[in-house]
Amino acid sequence: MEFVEIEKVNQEAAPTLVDVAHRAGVNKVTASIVLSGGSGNTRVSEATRQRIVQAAADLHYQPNAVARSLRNRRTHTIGYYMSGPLDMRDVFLSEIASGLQQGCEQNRHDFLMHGTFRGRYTDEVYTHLLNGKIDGLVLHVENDDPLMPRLAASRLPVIAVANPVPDLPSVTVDDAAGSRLIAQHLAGKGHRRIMYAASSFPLTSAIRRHAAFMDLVEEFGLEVNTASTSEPSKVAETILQMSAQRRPTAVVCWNDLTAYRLIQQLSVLGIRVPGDIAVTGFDGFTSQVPPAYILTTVRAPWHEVAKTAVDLLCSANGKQPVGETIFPVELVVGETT
Amino acid sequence: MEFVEIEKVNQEAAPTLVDVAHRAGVNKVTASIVLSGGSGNTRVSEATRQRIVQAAADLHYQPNAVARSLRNRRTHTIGYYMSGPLDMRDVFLSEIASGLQQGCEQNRHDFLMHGTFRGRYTDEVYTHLLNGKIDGLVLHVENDDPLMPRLAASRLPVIAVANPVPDLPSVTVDDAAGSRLIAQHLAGKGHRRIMYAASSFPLTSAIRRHAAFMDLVEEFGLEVNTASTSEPSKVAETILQMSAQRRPTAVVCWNDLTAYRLIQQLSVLGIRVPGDIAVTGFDGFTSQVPPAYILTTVRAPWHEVAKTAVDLLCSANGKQPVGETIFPVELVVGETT
DNA sequence: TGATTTTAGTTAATCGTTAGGTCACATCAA
DNA sequence: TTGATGTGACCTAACGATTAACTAAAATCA
Repeated sequence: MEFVEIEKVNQEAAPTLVDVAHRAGVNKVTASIVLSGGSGNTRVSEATRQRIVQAAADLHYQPNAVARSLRNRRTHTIGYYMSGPLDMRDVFLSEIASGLQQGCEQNRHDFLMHGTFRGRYTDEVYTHLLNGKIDGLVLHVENDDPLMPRLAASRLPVIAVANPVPDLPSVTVDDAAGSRLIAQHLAGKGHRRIMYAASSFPLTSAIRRHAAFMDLVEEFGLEVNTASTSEPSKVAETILQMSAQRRPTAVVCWNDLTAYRLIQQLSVLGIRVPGDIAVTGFDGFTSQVPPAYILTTVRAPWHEVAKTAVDLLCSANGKQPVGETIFPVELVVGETT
Repeated sequence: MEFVEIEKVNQEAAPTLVDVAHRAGVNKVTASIVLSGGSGNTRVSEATRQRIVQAAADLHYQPNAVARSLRNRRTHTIGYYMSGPLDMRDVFLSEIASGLQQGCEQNRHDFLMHGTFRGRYTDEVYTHLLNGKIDGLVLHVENDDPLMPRLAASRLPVIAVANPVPDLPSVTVDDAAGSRLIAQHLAGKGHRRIMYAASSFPLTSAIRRHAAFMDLVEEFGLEVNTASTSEPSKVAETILQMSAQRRPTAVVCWNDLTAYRLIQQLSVLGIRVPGDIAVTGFDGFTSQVPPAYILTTVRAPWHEVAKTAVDLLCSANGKQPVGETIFPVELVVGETT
């Protein structure tokens, strides 16, 4: 790989306010007032104003955002921190990121994705997040993230998405309602013996889904067996080893990805979906690549959720939104039940 | 939605270097040297050093990245600008974004996604990109972006991904080689009458694919008909209206998304793929949601492409990489040919 | 005519960090 | 004793933009 010195036309340093002011024959403050509509008590005559604007245009002056941020203590940037590996190719992250990005755009903020800080220490991550580069932070974390207590105590406005965090405002979806929709749907289809494939990640939202589902056992006359693992291949094998009488007629997966993978494992083992067993998910992802089948699932508006998180951070404007904002979900009846 | 004043523990302003220095009884410069390993010619005794470190820990001091950036003229942030609607849910953008993000993480930079500036004027966008918030910019643009000449002449190190831009360094894939792979594959399968669904976007990469394909007509004895539109439904209809003798036996689409949509349209019209007609794509996306079929396509390593763009920007370090870095591609034989 | 208001700017300070110069004191060789 | 060298630390001046406070002239009014 070759490199060369940048040979660009305008090699001199970028023009600053001082340069503009000098060219217009005024003080830099006057130029500042004119060019950024400053709120000082400085008045400027029309003639001077025009001279300054002209000078700025001549020099191709660009206000320096960093200097502004230092002075104004606002960066017009929203940060996104996620615990765990951050890979935009993941459907879930794509949904969240798209919402965050659009939220930022509408609020005229930039969107800064912090790295995942793989292998770095809590202190280092904390320092990085609080270094003043962002005006607010969207958190996308699991329950036990060691950073949370410190972030909650920091000056930085923060908001959690997808998974709620104690003592922090958050934007989530109605997990309990989703579980009810699934239970209702399955019961309506005559299912009674059900296996629940719960999440192995420490996620309040996943716990809620499971808890809510278990709460409905009586109401819908279900017999629910929670899988001891969420690993699709293990779940599939467990099912295979069950006797016909004990075998569940439906598996409720805590999310779509688990459901998709489970269905694949089941098909490997010769168990047909929905012929032999029904499977449901939770998330409601759509795909640009044509899907092999439509999963029966609960559609959660993740894009909206993320966008709202940004809206709240931006409109809070130095204050902090409170409590949990919960989005409704809807049932998607697909081909897997 | 409710809002409250932030009631956080540490409500006072963030501690600065001055606070730390004051607590340690030294000058702020001394503190700076100790805490950020500054390269000034200031020497510090071990005792003083420890006092400063202790003071910083006591106050939970965080260096201010904005102030640092202003002083050092480096933000450790890479920007991403894309012309056109930016939606992370798009498979292609996900691939690019994931590569950029990982590249940034490895180079210990932050990743800043500028909005798409929908409806804003060139001047405003230009100003926004050159405001000093980023050390380098990854461009993902179509051929006619009015911003390009100005960016090329600016001081900001830039690099194009996916689609090359004249006079700018870029990271792309071997479009011509991809077309050859497709031509070879189809010819090997006995196809002679082929329709090419070219891109309607002004993209050099798409033009190259098409041109390269046309160059191979003689070598492989093909008879190629380029569709007058890239709109899948129109292409499908055109095919339907052709007589059996003139109808192509294969459609080569300039990218995967076109291929997927075309296949869907064809199936609506009762034309089977690959039974009645073969279809190929270009990109090689994979999907977390189980796909209905595997497309015969050319796999382009978009993730690597994007990551490399960031690597080049970061390692250039004030210099500018030159020329076009071209990644090899490979044929994926799927179920559509 | 003198006092007051309006207009049109300027000066100095600030944000937090850092490069470069300065300065006092100690040590050591000639 | 003197000059050279080293040590420990301080101080000033940026980086670029913004704001509050101040000044000086012109315009208005009593």
